[in-house]
Amino acid sequence: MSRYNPKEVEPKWRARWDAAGAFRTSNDRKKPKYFVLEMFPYPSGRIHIGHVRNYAMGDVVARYKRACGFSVLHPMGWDAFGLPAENAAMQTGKHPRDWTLANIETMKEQLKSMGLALDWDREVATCNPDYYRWQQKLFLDFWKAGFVERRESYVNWDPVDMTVLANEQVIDGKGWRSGAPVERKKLSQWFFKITDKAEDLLAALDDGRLKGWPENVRLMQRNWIGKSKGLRMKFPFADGMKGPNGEDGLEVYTTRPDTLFGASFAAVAIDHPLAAHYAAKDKDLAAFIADCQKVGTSEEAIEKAEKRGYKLPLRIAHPFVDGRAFPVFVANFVLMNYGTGAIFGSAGHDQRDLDFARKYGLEVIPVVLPPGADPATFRVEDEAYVGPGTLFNSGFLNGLTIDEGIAAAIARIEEMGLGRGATNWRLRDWGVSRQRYWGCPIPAIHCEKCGVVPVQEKDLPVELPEVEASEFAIPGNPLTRTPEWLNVPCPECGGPGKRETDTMDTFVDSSWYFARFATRPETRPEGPVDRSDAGYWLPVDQYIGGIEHAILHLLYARWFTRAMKDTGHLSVDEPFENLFTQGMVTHATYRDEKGNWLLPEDVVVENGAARHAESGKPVAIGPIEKMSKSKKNVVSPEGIADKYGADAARWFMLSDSPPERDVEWTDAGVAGAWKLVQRIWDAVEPAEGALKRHDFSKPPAEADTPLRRATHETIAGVTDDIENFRFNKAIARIYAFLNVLKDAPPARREDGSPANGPRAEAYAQAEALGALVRLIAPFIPHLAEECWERLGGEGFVCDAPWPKADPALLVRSTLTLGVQVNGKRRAEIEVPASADNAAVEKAALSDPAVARHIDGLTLRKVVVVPGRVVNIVAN
RNA sequence: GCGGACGUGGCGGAACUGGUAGACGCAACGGACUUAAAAUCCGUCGGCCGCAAGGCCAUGGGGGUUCGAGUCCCCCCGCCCGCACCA
Repeated sequence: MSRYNPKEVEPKWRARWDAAGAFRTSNDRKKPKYFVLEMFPYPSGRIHIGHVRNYAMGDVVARYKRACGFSVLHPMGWDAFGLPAENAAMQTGKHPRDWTLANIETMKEQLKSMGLALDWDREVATCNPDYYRWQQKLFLDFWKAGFVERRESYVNWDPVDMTVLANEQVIDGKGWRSGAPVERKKLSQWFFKITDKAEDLLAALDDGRLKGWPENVRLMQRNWIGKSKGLRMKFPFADGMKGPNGEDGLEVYTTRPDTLFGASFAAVAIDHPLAAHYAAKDKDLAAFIADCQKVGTSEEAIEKAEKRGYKLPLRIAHPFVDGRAFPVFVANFVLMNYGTGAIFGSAGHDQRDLDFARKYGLEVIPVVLPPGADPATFRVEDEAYVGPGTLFNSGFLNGLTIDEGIAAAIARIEEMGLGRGATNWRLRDWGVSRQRYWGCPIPAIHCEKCGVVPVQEKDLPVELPEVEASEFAIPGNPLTRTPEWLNVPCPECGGPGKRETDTMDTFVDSSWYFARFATRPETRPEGPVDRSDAGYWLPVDQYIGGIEHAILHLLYARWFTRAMKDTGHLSVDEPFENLFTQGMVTHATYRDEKGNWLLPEDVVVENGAARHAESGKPVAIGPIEKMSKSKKNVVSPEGIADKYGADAARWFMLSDSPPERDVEWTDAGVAGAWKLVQRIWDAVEPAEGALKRHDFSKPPAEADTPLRRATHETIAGVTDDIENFRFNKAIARIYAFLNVLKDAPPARREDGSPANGPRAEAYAQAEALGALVRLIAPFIPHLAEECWERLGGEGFVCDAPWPKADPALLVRSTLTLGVQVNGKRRAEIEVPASADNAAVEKAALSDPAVARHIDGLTLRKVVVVPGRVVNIVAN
């Protein structure tokens, strides 16, 4: 027997596939179509093992669907704009474009070495002007359609470097380079008005349009969109006071108007107009606000910050209780962009309100009584009561449930003319402005006379100007320092204008790339997409990517698709018919004595202790985490492929862990996968030409053998597992089948009687091997091709039809059932599959072990679960 | 803090709508082959008691529903992901 050598075999088959154009998607629209797409990678430098997992999964689906007779589109591209390229420019002095393009080249080679069935002809890179010019066209169309708006919004501001920071560049509230505490700064920025479509984005989650999405992702999106019904109402100012612009009260939004009688304070956001008004006269308040501004813009940072407030010299009156009035605070936990930027606090029934009330010595008035509690003794101590109950201490609301109370309170407020029931969204409009060079330029020009005007379509693309690589070491956006690019005539009046220097969020780039893939490059139209091609291929039938994209990317792409439909580019409103979110690849983290992160390849682990491979110095083993460059817990697939081949790496990434769960990378795992590869080759090698010696449409007469049963059960099982994204189980099934194949005795019937001549035996073996090779082909395609050729299969195995299970061989004649006595398993019985419940019960009761356990007891009940188990209840 | 997942042998995991817990793989151990090693093959492999037959315990912890719970419900603990300028 010969050793299987992936180093020779794998490149050989890749070259043959290439030469035959095996994976170039045809424009043949007679076959049913199937568009399978994995989230395209950011070209960070090298492929890591997480990519291998993602793309191996997509490849299994693509190759499987192809075998099932679909015309499959399986393309690849690059999410090529973004911050890391500018960071690299700072560190290495390389231009972001050069760095990115070099990375793409490297990673493309690496991806190719995995043997993915990709149509590389359709490759796109978002940093290519060919791509982003059409994104600029879409931007202009959206602008015309009223989907785009400019408004003020906050950014993280580094006061030392005088530059805008991404959330990622804010570490513990400080600028990553300067170390200075980050401040918030208001800038005029571009927004996509995604909230205008909030209703439909939400509705589609539940009306069946996204039934191919995992429930948890739909739930997360539902919560993110966050539709709430509540009350927008005005609290009149007490003591005859007026607001800064003469208002007579404070407008708040609440989802719990039922708790109005428990109100003991109100609070406004630090950027609320009222706060600004008083801060103008009150230095301490101004200082308080400035202090609160020294926290990042991320919701997490705001929510985690200690709850703090500043009392305004202003009180508001309770709408229902004459003479009751309470204070108004400026508070850091109130968000300006939710509701009205002002709340009332009902401390008994909201934890944040309660914490705040305790801190500032405010009254806590419980108004919801838990079921069964005594109103005389019920107290709220450290924990707000947010459960169901009936209202008390609440005047006209007393005795009502929460829902009744909400309705009654809204009705009364509306009657009094103080407010109206209102729907509020948590979802905010999408701020797409980034004050950075390496992104798609926003096609707008600022003119002193005409204001902000769109670039004319004939002038697209607005290409990024050449700038020196050294520019990136200087804080701020290089685009603002490039006068020859910056200064252009106004397209409307011809007077002096300046280009918009903001570029687009890279999420814009990834919101429509799937549509760009629909057309072959040589027939791409003068436009973002070809309607006919997109109409044929979209929606994506199967989208696969990380769970970390569950909200932002997937929501933005859903909105973008709708916006493209509205502007006449597409005819669907949901881009992704089926979604699969795969888990991440994790690895232990390592740090040396000085706390520096170490690569796994530089660390030796023995008996649970780690040391540096070269110096031998001790290494601390940290928690198992998502692989990330910053913590260096990354594994390069190249070393793996070098040692074991791409097939083994693919096999390991798909075996063991369920695809939706995180998987920890281990060296032992790949070695095991490599053993499997060799095992399959060993089984196939001696059977040279076996497929040529049989007519598989005509099984021999005595055809019911254990091996044939196993073959057909495996075909049925693996098919079902692939359809349901249970690759780990498909693989376990293949192992089990190999065990049967290895031990396959001269073929016998199920009852053990020798039934077959050598011809039938050979038939069963050949059939088993032929099925095996086609079943493994989606997982380990190189080995499968080599085996297929060896067995004498026709053409490429990647073009061979998927094997079909013979239903007659899937039926069992006897069943093995467990027998329980009082829920504990005591025996096992074998019964004919046709036995009825009475016969099964009789067989169970007559089993000696069962008889022993029920001896002396009175039989109460016998539960027979057909095909499963018998439970005898006796005492 | 808010939202979403997850927790089963030494390890990754399997167990279909509540029905025989531990499939399959890895590691480990014992043996065969070999001058030796690698590779390969055969066997053992949740814990405890027992010569055995068999019994008891066991799915993060505690309670509940049920003839029957890894699976459903309540409480608690732990870990991971996302939180709008990372992609």
